[in-house]
Amino acid sequence: MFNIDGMSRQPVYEQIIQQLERLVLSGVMKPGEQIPSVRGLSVQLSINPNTIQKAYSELDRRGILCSVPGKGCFISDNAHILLAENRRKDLDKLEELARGIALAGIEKREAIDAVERAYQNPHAAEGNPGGGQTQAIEERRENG
Amino acid sequence: MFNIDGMSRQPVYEQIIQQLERLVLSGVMKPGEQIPSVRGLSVQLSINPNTIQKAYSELDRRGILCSVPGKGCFISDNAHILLAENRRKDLDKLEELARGIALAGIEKREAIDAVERAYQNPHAAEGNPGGGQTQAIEERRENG
DNA sequence: CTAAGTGTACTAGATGAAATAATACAGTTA
DNA sequence: TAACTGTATTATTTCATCTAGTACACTTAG
Repeated sequence: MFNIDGMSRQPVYEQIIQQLERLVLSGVMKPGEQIPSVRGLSVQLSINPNTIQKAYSELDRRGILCSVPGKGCFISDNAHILLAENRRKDLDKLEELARGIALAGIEKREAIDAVERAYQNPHAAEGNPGGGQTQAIEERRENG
Repeated sequence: MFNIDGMSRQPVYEQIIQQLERLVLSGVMKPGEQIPSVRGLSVQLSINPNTIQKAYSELDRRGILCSVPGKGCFISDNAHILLAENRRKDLDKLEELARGIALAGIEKREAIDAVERAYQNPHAAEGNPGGGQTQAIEERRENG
């Protein structure tokens, strides 16, 4: 379910947040569904419980999760809506990234094609070349 | 020339690298041209010389710069080519980013439009030193 | 030659984020 | 009661970044 890269520059707790968000957006996890317990996931991933909780509490703060002491953590009802709204900011990042690509002299067609592929295969993830012309994805070290 | 954000999560030396790359790609800095000295830039930006040198030595290692002891640092002849080749990897980042946008239910048209805007106005960044069509700088990129 | 500039190298220290470790407390449930 | 759950706290470690200070070798203008 989770794929943590301890060598990544991106903090572990952020990787958990990001992957959990992706699971919600992709519909794998649905509202009301219970997510792995803090301790359970810490054992499964061989990660300190505090790190898991840091991710969970942050998601709870954002309203994505609903933490219930004694019971567990559950996907919030409006999790998908909240995440979708935030993703709109990624359009700016997309434009900025595309500017660098444009400056490098890469054909616009190639950038457009990348977007087309993304919309054709939205569910393809890092370790999961889901169906596509996606080329070898090597390193994701650089998050900038 | 440079615009450093000390509060950004992105290390200062990386910001320098990134902005210098951008200056080369946009044609503001040309091959053979001398860049600010380590000490000079450190004073101008109120940054420790070691930090500047860390950025320069990394760019030298990549072949973007050519450091000449006693003289200065100069833009390498094939700097633009090297950078352009590397930018090709950004196509993968673009696709990954677009996948998240797709999952959020944002119309493909909006993503395509963002790319179109980028190609229409490649020179539009934090610094924008008189390179191309100078336009309103409202883009305030969210660290990275 | 001198002086001021250049890149480079080195050690040392400060700082902050991230992760670990070890407890502890309170609520839920079989 | 026992085993789970989330939550909180403190201390410690680790690491990257940045700063500070010094030093050396080179180039160039005077």
